[in-house]
Amino acid sequence: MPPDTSRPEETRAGGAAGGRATRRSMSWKAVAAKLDGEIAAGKYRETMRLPAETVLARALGISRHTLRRAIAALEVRGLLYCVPHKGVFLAPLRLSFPLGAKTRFADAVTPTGLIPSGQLISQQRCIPPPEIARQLRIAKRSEVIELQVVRAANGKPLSYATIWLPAERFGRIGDLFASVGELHEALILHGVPEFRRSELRVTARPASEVERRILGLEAGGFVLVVESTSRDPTGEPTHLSLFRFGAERVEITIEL
Amino acid sequence: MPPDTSRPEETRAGGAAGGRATRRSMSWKAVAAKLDGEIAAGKYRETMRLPAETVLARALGISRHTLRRAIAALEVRGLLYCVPHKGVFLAPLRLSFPLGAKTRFADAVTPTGLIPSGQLISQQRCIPPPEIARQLRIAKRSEVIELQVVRAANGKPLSYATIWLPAERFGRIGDLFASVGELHEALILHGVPEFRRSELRVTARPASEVERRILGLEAGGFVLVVESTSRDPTGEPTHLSLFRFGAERVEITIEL
DNA sequence: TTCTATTTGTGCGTATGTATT
DNA sequence: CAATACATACGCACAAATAGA
Repeated sequence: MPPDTSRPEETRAGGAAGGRATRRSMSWKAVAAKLDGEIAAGKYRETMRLPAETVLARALGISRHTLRRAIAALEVRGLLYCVPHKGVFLAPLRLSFPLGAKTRFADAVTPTGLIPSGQLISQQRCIPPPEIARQLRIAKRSEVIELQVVRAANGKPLSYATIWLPAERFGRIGDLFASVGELHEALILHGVPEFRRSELRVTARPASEVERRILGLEAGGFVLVVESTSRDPTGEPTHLSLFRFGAERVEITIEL
Repeated sequence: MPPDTSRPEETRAGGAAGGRATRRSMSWKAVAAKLDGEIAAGKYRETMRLPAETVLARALGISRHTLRRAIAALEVRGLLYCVPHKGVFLAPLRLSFPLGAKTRFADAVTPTGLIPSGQLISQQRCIPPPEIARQLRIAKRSEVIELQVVRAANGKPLSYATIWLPAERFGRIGDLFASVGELHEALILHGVPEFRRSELRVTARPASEVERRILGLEAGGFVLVVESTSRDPTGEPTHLSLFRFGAERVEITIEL
Protein backbone atom coordinates (compact mmCIF):
# COMPACT_ATOMS: atom_id res chain seq x y z
CA MET A 1 0.00 0.00 0.00
CA PRO A 2 2.04 3.08 1.03
CA PRO A 3 5.22 2.90 -0.97
CA ASP A 4 6.53 5.96 0.80
CA THR A 5 7.77 4.19 3.91
CA SER A 6 9.12 0.83 4.96
CA ARG A 7 7.94 1.28 8.51
CA PRO A 8 4.40 0.92 9.80
CA GLU A 9 4.52 4.20 11.66
CA GLU A 10 7.20 6.82 11.83
CA THR A 11 9.87 6.25 14.45
CA ARG A 12 9.89 9.67 16.00
CA ALA A 13 7.03 11.99 16.76
CA GLY A 14 8.20 15.14 14.99
CA GLY A 15 5.91 16.40 12.28
CA ALA A 16 3.34 19.15 12.36
CA ALA A 17 0.57 17.19 14.03
CA GLY A 18 -0.42 19.34 16.95
CA GLY A 19 2.14 22.13 17.03
CA ARG A 20 2.25 25.51 15.39
CA ALA A 21 1.16 25.44 11.77
CA THR A 22 4.17 26.29 9.71
CA ARG A 23 2.76 24.38 6.73
CA ARG A 24 -0.47 25.17 4.97
CA SER A 25 -1.68 21.63 4.40
CA MET A 26 -2.49 19.00 6.99
CA SER A 27 -0.14 16.28 8.17
CA TRP A 28 -1.19 12.71 7.46
CA LYS A 29 -2.04 12.39 11.14
CA ALA A 30 -4.34 15.35 11.00
CA VAL A 31 -5.96 13.84 7.93
CA ALA A 32 -6.35 10.50 9.69
CA ALA A 33 -7.88 12.20 12.71
CA LYS A 34 -10.22 14.18 10.48
CA LEU A 35 -11.37 11.07 8.61
CA ASP A 36 -11.65 9.22 11.91
CA GLY A 37 -13.94 11.95 13.18
CA GLU A 38 -16.03 12.03 10.02
CA ILE A 39 -16.49 8.27 10.14
CA ALA A 40 -17.45 8.40 13.82
CA ALA A 41 -19.89 11.21 12.99
CA GLY A 42 -21.53 9.00 10.38
CA LYS A 43 -20.50 10.92 7.28
CA TYR A 44 -19.88 7.67 5.43
CA ARG A 45 -22.15 4.63 5.54
CA GLU A 46 -21.22 1.08 6.29
CA THR A 47 -19.28 -0.71 3.50
CA MET A 48 -19.65 2.42 1.37
CA ARG A 49 -16.85 3.25 -1.00
CA LEU A 50 -15.05 6.45 -0.16
CA PRO A 51 -14.43 9.00 -2.90
CA ALA A 52 -11.52 8.15 -5.16
CA GLU A 53 -8.15 9.05 -3.71
CA THR A 54 -7.51 11.80 -6.23
CA VAL A 55 -10.90 13.36 -5.57
CA LEU A 56 -10.64 13.12 -1.81
CA ALA A 57 -7.08 14.44 -1.76
CA ARG A 58 -8.09 17.46 -3.83
CA ALA A 59 -11.12 18.09 -1.60
CA LEU A 60 -8.91 18.07 1.49
CA GLY A 61 -6.26 20.20 -0.17
CA ILE A 62 -3.53 17.63 0.33
CA SER A 63 -1.43 15.40 -1.87
CA ARG A 64 -2.46 11.86 -2.67
CA HIS A 65 0.64 10.66 -0.81
CA THR A 66 -0.54 12.22 2.40
CA LEU A 67 -4.03 10.85 1.98
CA ARG A 68 -2.73 7.34 1.36
CA ARG A 69 -0.57 7.52 4.47
CA ALA A 70 -3.66 8.45 6.49
CA ILE A 71 -5.75 5.72 4.91
CA ALA A 72 -3.06 3.15 5.68
CA ALA A 73 -3.16 4.15 9.34
CA LEU A 74 -6.94 3.81 9.49
CA GLU A 75 -6.79 0.49 7.66
CA VAL A 76 -4.41 -0.94 10.25
CA ARG A 77 -6.85 0.18 12.93
CA GLY A 78 -9.61 -1.67 11.11
CA LEU A 79 -11.82 1.31 10.26
CA LEU A 80 -11.30 1.06 6.51
CA TYR A 81 -10.29 -1.63 4.11
CA CYS A 82 -8.79 -1.31 0.67
CA VAL A 83 -9.63 -3.38 -2.38
CA PRO A 84 -6.90 -3.01 -5.00
CA HIS A 85 -8.08 -1.17 -8.10
CA LYS A 86 -11.58 -0.81 -6.71
CA GLY A 87 -11.46 1.64 -3.89
CA VAL A 88 -11.40 2.29 -0.19
CA PHE A 89 -14.37 1.10 1.80
CA LEU A 90 -15.73 1.74 5.23
CA ALA A 91 -15.37 -1.39 7.35
CA PRO A 92 -18.71 -2.84 8.41
CA LEU A 93 -19.90 -2.42 11.96
CA ARG A 94 -19.48 -5.61 13.92
CA LEU A 95 -21.98 -7.13 16.29
CA SER A 96 -20.24 -7.51 19.61
CA PHE A 97 -20.62 -11.02 20.87
CA PRO A 98 -19.79 -11.55 24.56
CA LEU A 99 -18.51 -15.04 25.24
CA GLY A 100 -17.78 -15.74 28.88
CA ALA A 101 -17.83 -18.80 31.09
CA LYS A 102 -21.61 -18.76 31.37
CA THR A 103 -22.86 -16.68 28.46
CA ARG A 104 -25.93 -17.86 26.61
CA PHE A 105 -26.65 -16.92 23.05
CA ALA A 106 -29.79 -14.97 23.92
CA ASP A 107 -27.93 -12.97 26.56
CA ALA A 108 -25.40 -11.96 23.95
CA VAL A 109 -27.89 -10.75 21.42
CA THR A 110 -30.82 -9.24 23.30
CA PRO A 111 -28.94 -6.17 24.62
CA THR A 112 -28.60 -5.05 21.02
CA GLY A 113 -32.35 -5.02 20.54
CA LEU A 114 -32.15 -7.77 17.96
CA ILE A 115 -34.35 -10.84 18.20
CA PRO A 116 -32.39 -14.05 18.71
CA SER A 117 -33.40 -17.38 17.33
CA GLY A 118 -31.85 -20.81 17.24
CA GLN A 119 -32.66 -23.54 14.81
CA LEU A 120 -31.64 -27.16 14.94
CA ILE A 121 -30.63 -28.11 11.42
CA SER A 122 -29.78 -31.69 12.06
CA GLN A 123 -29.02 -34.19 14.77
CA GLN A 124 -27.36 -37.53 14.57
CA ARG A 125 -25.83 -40.21 16.70
CA CYS A 126 -22.38 -41.30 15.60
CA ILE A 127 -18.86 -42.29 16.53
CA PRO A 128 -16.93 -39.02 16.76
CA PRO A 129 -13.43 -38.25 15.48
CA PRO A 130 -10.83 -39.31 18.06
CA GLU A 131 -10.00 -35.71 18.97
CA ILE A 132 -13.61 -35.03 19.95
CA ALA A 133 -13.81 -38.15 22.09
CA ARG A 134 -10.58 -37.20 23.84
CA GLN A 135 -11.85 -33.76 24.76
CA LEU A 136 -15.13 -35.16 26.06
CA ARG A 137 -13.16 -37.72 28.08
CA ILE A 138 -15.17 -40.64 26.76
CA ALA A 139 -14.04 -43.94 25.32
CA LYS A 140 -12.70 -43.73 21.79
CA ARG A 141 -15.46 -45.65 20.13
CA SER A 142 -18.41 -44.63 22.27
CA GLU A 143 -21.18 -42.67 20.63
CA VAL A 144 -21.97 -38.98 20.74
CA ILE A 145 -24.90 -36.83 19.70
CA GLU A 146 -23.89 -34.32 17.07
CA LEU A 147 -26.10 -31.25 16.68
CA GLN A 148 -25.92 -28.68 13.93
CA VAL A 149 -27.38 -25.38 15.06
CA VAL A 150 -27.80 -22.09 13.25
CA ARG A 151 -28.34 -19.04 15.39
CA ALA A 152 -29.65 -15.83 13.94
CA ALA A 153 -30.45 -12.29 14.98
CA ASN A 154 -33.45 -10.71 13.31
CA GLY A 155 -33.46 -13.63 10.92
CA LYS A 156 -29.92 -12.99 9.68
CA PRO A 157 -27.64 -15.95 10.34
CA LEU A 158 -24.93 -15.12 12.84
CA SER A 159 -23.34 -18.38 13.79
CA TYR A 160 -23.29 -21.95 12.64
CA ALA A 161 -22.38 -24.33 15.42
CA THR A 162 -21.65 -28.01 15.71
CA ILE A 163 -22.14 -29.39 19.21
CA TRP A 164 -21.07 -32.80 20.44
CA LEU A 165 -22.45 -34.41 23.59
CA PRO A 166 -21.90 -37.90 25.04
CA ALA A 167 -24.77 -40.03 23.77
CA GLU A 168 -24.90 -42.14 26.90
CA ARG A 169 -25.68 -39.16 29.09
CA PHE A 170 -27.60 -36.90 26.70
CA GLY A 171 -29.52 -39.31 24.55
CA ARG A 172 -32.56 -37.10 24.06
CA ILE A 173 -30.84 -33.71 23.86
CA GLY A 174 -31.74 -33.22 20.21
CA ASP A 175 -35.48 -33.47 20.72
CA LEU A 176 -35.26 -31.32 23.84
CA PHE A 177 -33.32 -28.67 21.99
CA ALA A 178 -35.79 -28.77 19.15
CA SER A 179 -38.69 -28.14 21.55
CA VAL A 180 -37.16 -25.42 23.74
CA GLY A 181 -34.85 -23.84 21.13
CA GLU A 182 -32.01 -23.22 23.60
CA LEU A 183 -29.14 -25.49 24.50
CA HIS A 184 -28.98 -24.11 28.02
CA GLU A 185 -32.62 -25.01 28.74
CA ALA A 186 -32.27 -28.40 27.11
CA LEU A 187 -29.32 -29.24 29.35
CA ILE A 188 -31.27 -28.22 32.43
CA LEU A 189 -34.05 -30.59 31.38
CA HIS A 190 -31.37 -33.24 31.09
CA GLY A 191 -30.40 -32.76 34.72
CA VAL A 192 -27.46 -30.39 34.29
CA PRO A 193 -28.40 -27.33 36.35
CA GLU A 194 -25.32 -25.35 35.40
CA PHE A 195 -22.32 -25.55 33.16
CA ARG A 196 -19.28 -23.42 32.47
CA ARG A 197 -17.05 -23.00 29.46
CA SER A 198 -13.60 -23.91 30.70
CA GLU A 199 -11.48 -23.08 27.71
CA LEU A 200 -11.79 -21.31 24.38
CA ARG A 201 -9.78 -21.94 21.25
CA VAL A 202 -10.04 -19.25 18.61
CA THR A 203 -8.91 -19.43 15.01
CA ALA A 204 -9.83 -17.91 11.67
CA ARG A 205 -9.79 -19.64 8.31
CA PRO A 206 -11.40 -19.40 4.87
CA ALA A 207 -15.06 -20.36 4.94
CA SER A 208 -15.94 -23.64 3.32
CA GLU A 209 -18.70 -23.79 0.74
CA VAL A 210 -21.16 -25.13 3.31
CA GLU A 211 -20.29 -22.38 5.77
CA ARG A 212 -20.63 -19.73 3.10
CA ARG A 213 -24.07 -20.95 2.19
CA ILE A 214 -25.34 -21.21 5.75
CA LEU A 215 -23.90 -17.92 6.96
CA GLY A 216 -24.59 -16.08 3.73
CA LEU A 217 -20.95 -15.19 3.08
CA GLU A 218 -19.49 -14.37 -0.27
CA ALA A 219 -16.60 -16.17 -1.93
CA GLY A 220 -13.30 -15.51 -0.20
CA GLY A 221 -15.05 -14.88 3.11
CA PHE A 222 -13.48 -15.94 6.39
CA VAL A 223 -14.99 -17.54 9.43
CA LEU A 224 -14.01 -16.89 13.01
CA VAL A 225 -13.98 -20.29 14.67
CA VAL A 226 -14.47 -20.60 18.41
CA GLU A 227 -14.18 -24.03 19.96
CA SER A 228 -15.02 -24.51 23.60
CA THR A 229 -15.40 -27.26 26.13
CA SER A 230 -18.08 -26.94 28.81
CA ARG A 231 -18.19 -28.76 32.11
CA ASP A 232 -20.78 -29.35 34.78
CA PRO A 233 -20.08 -28.36 38.43
CA THR A 234 -18.30 -31.67 39.04
CA GLY A 235 -15.79 -30.89 36.29
CA GLU A 236 -17.16 -33.53 33.95
CA PRO A 237 -17.25 -32.35 30.32
CA THR A 238 -20.85 -31.93 29.20
CA HIS A 239 -20.35 -30.83 25.63
CA LEU A 240 -17.96 -29.49 23.07
CA SER A 241 -19.06 -26.78 20.70
CA LEU A 242 -17.57 -25.42 17.51
CA PHE A 243 -18.97 -22.01 16.60
CA ARG A 244 -18.39 -20.41 13.24
CA PHE A 245 -19.09 -16.70 12.75
CA GLY A 246 -18.86 -14.67 9.59
CA ALA A 247 -15.58 -12.91 10.40
CA GLU A 248 -16.56 -9.51 9.09
CA ARG A 249 -19.80 -9.38 11.05
CA VAL A 250 -18.81 -10.03 14.62
CA GLU A 251 -16.41 -9.08 17.34
CA ILE A 252 -16.04 -11.57 20.15
CA THR A 253 -15.51 -10.14 23.60
CA ILE A 254 -14.25 -12.32 26.41
CA GLU A 255 -14.31 -11.45 30.09
CA LEU A 256 -11.38 -12.90 31.99
CA MET B 1 -20.61 -29.09 -3.40
CA PRO B 2 -23.13 -31.86 -2.96
CA PRO B 3 -26.17 -30.94 -5.01
CA ASP B 4 -28.04 -33.88 -3.57
CA THR B 5 -29.01 -32.21 -0.34
CA SER B 6 -29.78 -28.78 1.01
CA ARG B 7 -28.53 -29.69 4.45
CA PRO B 8 -24.94 -29.68 5.66
CA GLU B 9 -25.14 -33.14 7.15
CA GLU B 10 -27.78 -35.78 6.85
CA THR B 11 -30.58 -35.61 9.38
CA ARG B 12 -30.64 -39.25 10.27
CA ALA B 13 -27.93 -41.80 10.53
CA GLY B 14 -29.36 -44.27 8.04
CA GLY B 15 -27.24 -45.23 5.11
CA ALA B 16 -24.85 -48.11 4.84
CA ALA B 17 -22.13 -46.56 6.97
CA GLY B 18 -21.54 -49.08 9.66
CA GLY B 19 -23.94 -51.92 8.89
CA ARG B 20 -23.38 -55.08 6.96
CA ALA B 21 -21.44 -54.45 3.79
CA THR B 22 -23.81 -55.17 0.98
CA ARG B 23 -21.93 -52.75 -1.26
CA ARG B 24 -18.31 -52.99 -2.23
CA SER B 25 -17.43 -49.29 -1.91
CA MET B 26 -17.21 -47.11 1.15
CA SER B 27 -19.76 -44.55 2.31
CA TRP B 28 -18.65 -40.95 2.35
CA LYS B 29 -18.36 -41.16 6.12
CA ALA B 30 -16.02 -44.10 5.93
CA VAL B 31 -13.97 -42.18 3.38
CA ALA B 32 -13.85 -39.14 5.66
CA ALA B 33 -12.77 -41.30 8.59
CA LYS B 34 -10.10 -42.97 6.47
CA LEU B 35 -8.69 -39.65 5.27
CA ASP B 36 -8.87 -38.30 8.82
CA GLY B 37 -6.79 -41.23 10.00
CA GLU B 38 -4.27 -40.90 7.20
CA ILE B 39 -3.84 -37.21 7.96
CA ALA B 40 -3.44 -37.90 11.67
CA ALA B 41 -0.91 -40.60 10.83
CA GLY B 42 1.08 -38.08 8.83
CA LYS B 43 0.55 -39.50 5.37
CA TYR B 44 0.19 -36.01 3.94
CA ARG B 45 2.44 -33.10 4.83
CA GLU B 46 1.41 -29.65 5.93
CA THR B 47 -0.07 -27.41 3.18
CA MET B 48 0.61 -30.24 0.73
CA ARG B 49 -1.79 -30.67 -2.12
CA LEU B 50 -3.74 -33.90 -2.05
CA PRO B 51 -3.99 -35.99 -5.24
CA ALA B 52 -6.55 -34.71 -7.72
CA GLU B 53 -10.11 -35.75 -7.00
CA THR B 54 -10.31 -38.06 -9.98
CA VAL B 55 -7.07 -39.75 -9.02
CA LEU B 56 -7.89 -40.08 -5.34
CA ALA B 57 -11.40 -41.35 -6.06
CA ARG B 58 -10.04 -44.01 -8.36
CA ALA B 59 -7.40 -45.03 -5.82
CA LEU B 60 -10.06 -45.40 -3.14
CA GLY B 61 -12.41 -47.21 -5.47
CA ILE B 62 -15.22 -44.71 -5.06
CA SER B 63 -16.94 -42.12 -7.21
CA ARG B 64 -15.80 -38.53 -7.26
CA HIS B 65 -19.16 -37.53 -5.73
CA THR B 66 -18.52 -39.61 -2.64
CA LEU B 67 -15.00 -38.31 -2.27
CA ARG B 68 -16.19 -34.71 -2.55
CA ARG B 69 -18.78 -35.32 0.13
CA ALA B 70 -16.05 -36.58 2.45
CA ILE B 71 -13.73 -33.69 1.62
CA ALA B 72 -16.51 -31.21 2.39
CA ALA B 73 -16.93 -32.75 5.83
CA LEU B 74 -13.21 -32.52 6.59
CA GLU B 75 -13.10 -28.97 5.27
CA VAL B 76 -15.82 -27.87 7.69
CA ARG B 77 -13.79 -29.41 10.49
CA GLY B 78 -10.80 -27.37 9.40
CA LEU B 79 -8.50 -30.24 8.43
CA LEU B 80 -8.45 -29.44 4.73
CA TYR B 81 -9.07 -26.41 2.60
CA CYS B 82 -10.01 -26.21 -1.06
CA VAL B 83 -8.67 -23.75 -3.59
CA PRO B 84 -10.89 -23.69 -6.68
CA HIS B 85 -9.25 -25.18 -9.73
CA LYS B 86 -5.99 -25.72 -7.91
CA GLY B 87 -6.61 -28.53 -5.52
CA VAL B 88 -7.33 -29.66 -2.01
CA PHE B 89 -4.69 -28.86 0.56
CA LEU B 90 -3.86 -30.03 4.03
CA ALA B 91 -4.56 -27.23 6.50
CA PRO B 92 -1.40 -25.93 8.14
CA LEU B 93 -0.61 -26.81 11.73
CA ARG B 94 -1.21 -23.84 13.98
CA LEU B 95 0.95 -22.63 16.80
CA SER B 96 -1.22 -22.65 19.89
CA PHE B 97 -1.02 -19.32 21.63
CA PRO B 98 -2.35 -19.29 25.20
CA LEU B 99 -3.72 -15.89 26.16
CA GLY B 100 -4.91 -15.69 29.73
CA ALA B 101 -5.19 -12.95 32.31
CA LYS B 102 -1.47 -13.05 33.08
CA THR B 103 0.16 -14.74 30.10
CA ARG B 104 3.43 -13.35 28.85
CA PHE B 105 4.62 -13.81 25.31
CA ALA B 106 7.62 -15.88 26.33
CA ASP B 107 5.44 -18.21 28.41
CA ALA B 108 3.29 -18.85 25.37
CA VAL B 109 6.12 -19.72 23.04
CA THR B 110 8.78 -21.48 25.11
CA PRO B 111 6.79 -24.68 25.75
CA THR B 112 6.92 -25.33 22.02
CA GLY B 113 10.71 -25.32 22.04
CA LEU B 114 10.81 -22.25 19.84
CA ILE B 115 12.94 -19.28 20.77
CA PRO B 116 10.89 -16.15 21.43
CA SER B 117 12.05 -12.65 20.64
CA GLY B 118 10.49 -9.24 20.81
CA GLN B 119 11.56 -6.22 18.85
CA LEU B 120 10.50 -2.64 19.33
CA ILE B 121 9.91 -1.21 15.87
CA SER B 122 8.93 2.26 16.90
CA GLN B 123 7.84 4.37 19.82
CA GLN B 124 6.19 7.71 19.86
CA ARG B 125 4.37 10.10 22.14
CA CYS B 126 1.08 11.32 20.75
CA ILE B 127 -2.55 12.22 21.34
CA PRO B 128 -4.46 8.96 20.86
CA PRO B 129 -7.74 8.41 19.04
CA PRO B 130 -10.68 9.12 21.38
CA GLU B 131 -11.56 5.44 21.70
CA ILE B 132 -8.11 4.61 23.04
CA ALA B 133 -8.22 7.43 25.59
CA ARG B 134 -11.63 6.27 26.77
CA GLN B 135 -10.45 2.74 27.38
CA LEU B 136 -7.37 3.91 29.25
CA ARG B 137 -9.58 6.21 31.35
CA ILE B 138 -7.45 9.23 30.69
CA ALA B 139 -8.44 12.73 29.61
CA LYS B 140 -9.31 13.02 25.93
CA ARG B 141 -6.38 15.11 24.92
CA SER B 142 -3.71 13.77 27.24
CA GLU B 143 -0.77 12.03 25.69
CA VAL B 144 0.05 8.35 25.40
CA ILE B 145 3.11 6.35 24.47
CA GLU B 146 2.45 4.22 21.41
CA LEU B 147 4.73 1.22 20.89
CA GLN B 148 4.92 -0.97 17.82
CA VAL B 149 6.27 -4.40 18.69
CA VAL B 150 6.96 -7.40 16.52
CA ARG B 151 7.25 -10.72 18.28
CA ALA B 152 8.79 -13.71 16.61
CA ALA B 153 9.48 -17.36 17.28
CA ASN B 154 12.69 -18.74 15.82
CA GLY B 155 12.96 -15.53 13.83
CA LYS B 156 9.61 -16.00 12.08
CA PRO B 157 7.24 -13.12 12.83
CA LEU B 158 4.23 -14.26 14.84
CA SER B 159 2.52 -11.13 15.99
CA TYR B 160 2.56 -7.43 15.33
CA ALA B 161 1.26 -5.44 18.26
CA THR B 162 0.46 -1.82 18.94
CA ILE B 163 0.48 -0.93 22.61
CA TRP B 164 -0.76 2.29 24.14
CA LEU B 165 0.20 3.43 27.66
CA PRO B 166 -0.57 6.71 29.47
CA ALA B 167 2.43 8.97 28.88
CA GLU B 168 2.14 10.62 32.26
CA ARG B 169 2.68 7.38 34.11
CA PHE B 170 4.89 5.44 31.70
CA GLY B 171 7.05 8.12 30.14
CA ARG B 172 10.16 5.96 29.76
CA ILE B 173 8.51 2.66 28.90
CA GLY B 174 9.86 2.66 25.36
CA ASP B 175 13.51 2.81 26.38
CA LEU B 176 12.92 0.26 29.13
CA PHE B 177 11.26 -2.11 26.70
CA ALA B 178 14.06 -1.64 24.22
CA SER B 179 16.63 -2.62 26.87
CA VAL B 180 14.86 -5.59 28.47
CA GLY B 181 12.92 -6.79 25.42
CA GLU B 182 9.81 -7.72 27.40
CA LEU B 183 6.82 -5.56 28.22
CA HIS B 184 6.22 -7.38 31.47
CA GLU B 185 9.72 -6.62 32.76
CA ALA B 186 9.55 -3.06 31.56
CA LEU B 187 6.32 -2.49 33.48
CA ILE B 188 7.88 -3.92 36.65
CA LEU B 189 10.75 -1.49 36.28
CA HIS B 190 8.10 1.22 36.01
CA GLY B 191 6.69 0.26 39.38
CA VAL B 192 3.85 -1.98 38.27
CA PRO B 193 4.53 -5.32 39.98
CA GLU B 194 1.62 -7.11 38.40
CA PHE B 195 -1.07 -6.60 35.84
CA ARG B 196 -3.98 -8.59 34.48
CA ARG B 197 -5.80 -8.57 31.19
CA SER B 198 -9.41 -7.84 32.06
CA GLU B 199 -11.12 -8.26 28.72
CA LEU B 200 -10.34 -9.53 25.27
CA ARG B 201 -11.94 -8.48 22.00
CA VAL B 202 -11.29 -10.80 19.09
CA THR B 203 -11.96 -10.15 15.42
CA ALA B 204 -10.60 -11.25 12.06
CA ARG B 205 -10.23 -9.13 8.95
CA PRO B 206 -8.19 -8.92 5.75
CA ALA B 207 -4.59 -7.99 6.43
CA SER B 208 -3.55 -4.52 5.38
CA GLU B 209 -0.50 -4.05 3.23
CA VAL B 210 1.58 -3.07 6.25
CA GLU B 211 0.46 -6.09 8.21
CA ARG B 212 1.16 -8.41 5.30
CA ARG B 213 4.69 -7.09 5.01
CA ILE B 214 5.47 -7.28 8.70
CA LEU B 215 3.95 -10.69 9.29
CA GLY B 216 5.05 -12.11 5.97
CA LEU B 217 1.56 -12.92 4.74
CA GLU B 218 0.57 -13.32 1.15
CA ALA B 219 -2.12 -11.34 -0.64
CA GLY B 220 -5.60 -12.18 0.54
CA GLY B 221 -4.30 -13.20 3.95
CA PHE B 222 -6.27 -12.56 7.09
CA VAL B 223 -5.20 -11.34 10.50
CA LEU B 224 -6.63 -12.45 13.79
CA VAL B 225 -6.91 -9.29 15.88
CA VAL B 226 -6.91 -9.46 19.67
CA GLU B 227 -7.44 -6.27 21.61
CA SER B 228 -7.08 -6.27 25.35
CA THR B 229 -7.03 -3.89 28.28
CA SER B 230 -4.73 -4.59 31.20
CA ARG B 231 -5.07 -3.25 34.72
CA ASP B 232 -2.82 -3.05 37.75
CA PRO B 233 -3.97 -4.51 41.10
CA THR B 234 -5.84 -1.28 41.92
CA GLY B 235 -7.98 -1.68 38.81
CA GLU B 236 -6.35 1.25 37.03
CA PRO B 237 -5.78 0.57 33.31
CA THR B 238 -2.08 0.27 32.59
CA HIS B 239 -2.09 -0.33 28.89
CA LEU B 240 -4.14 -1.30 25.88
CA SER B 241 -2.73 -3.67 23.32
CA LEU B 242 -3.78 -4.60 19.81
CA PHE B 243 -2.25 -7.86 18.65
CA ARG B 244 -2.35 -9.02 15.07
CA PHE B 245 -1.55 -12.63 14.20
CA GLY B 246 -1.35 -14.24 10.79
CA ALA B 247 -4.69 -16.07 10.93
CA GLU B 248 -3.50 -19.29 9.33
CA ARG B 249 -0.54 -19.68 11.67
CA VAL B 250 -2.01 -19.49 15.13
CA GLU B 251 -4.73 -20.76 17.36
CA ILE B 252 -5.49 -18.66 20.39
CA THR B 253 -6.45 -20.54 23.52
CA ILE B 254 -8.07 -18.77 26.42
CA GLU B 255 -8.47 -20.16 29.91
CA LEU B 256 -11.64 -18.95 31.58
C1' DT C 1 0.00 -13.35 -26.73
C1' DT C 2 -2.90 -17.73 -27.63
C1' DC C 3 -3.54 -22.51 -27.04
C1' DT C 4 -3.94 -26.62 -24.33
C1' DA C 5 -4.08 -29.81 -20.46
C1' DT C 6 -5.38 -30.14 -15.77
C1' DT C 7 -8.43 -29.62 -12.02
C1' DT C 8 -12.27 -28.23 -9.53
C1' DG C 9 -17.33 -26.81 -9.57
C1' DT C 10 -21.81 -28.04 -11.00
C1' DG C 11 -25.59 -30.27 -13.06
C1' DC C 12 -28.40 -34.33 -14.61
C1' DG C 13 -30.15 -39.04 -14.70
C1' DT C 14 -30.36 -43.31 -12.39
C1' DA C 15 -30.19 -47.01 -8.91
C1' DT C 16 -30.48 -48.93 -4.19
C1' DG C 17 -31.05 -49.68 0.72
C1' DT C 18 -33.53 -47.90 4.80
C1' DA C 19 -37.16 -45.77 7.29
C1' DT C 20 -41.57 -43.76 7.57
C1' DT C 21 -46.35 -43.44 6.37
C1' DC D 1 -48.50 -55.17 3.12
C1' DA D 2 -47.38 -51.28 -0.37
C1' DA D 3 -46.22 -46.50 -1.34
C1' DT D 4 -43.36 -42.84 -0.39
C1' DA D 5 -39.46 -40.06 1.06
C1' DC D 6 -34.71 -39.67 1.65
C1' DA D 7 -29.77 -40.33 2.17
C1' DT D 8 -26.51 -42.40 -0.42
C1' DA D 9 -23.71 -43.84 -4.48
C1' DC D 10 -22.39 -44.04 -9.49
C1' DG D 11 -21.38 -42.33 -14.24
C1' DC D 12 -21.28 -38.87 -17.47
C1' DA D 13 -20.80 -34.29 -19.13
C1' DC D 14 -19.79 -29.53 -19.30
C1' DA D 15 -18.36 -24.96 -17.37
C1' DA D 16 -14.86 -22.15 -15.38
C1' DA D 17 -10.44 -21.14 -13.62
C1' DT D 18 -5.61 -22.10 -13.53
C1' DA D 19 -0.92 -23.16 -15.08
C1' DG D 20 2.32 -24.04 -18.38
C1' DA D 21 3.88 -24.41 -23.22
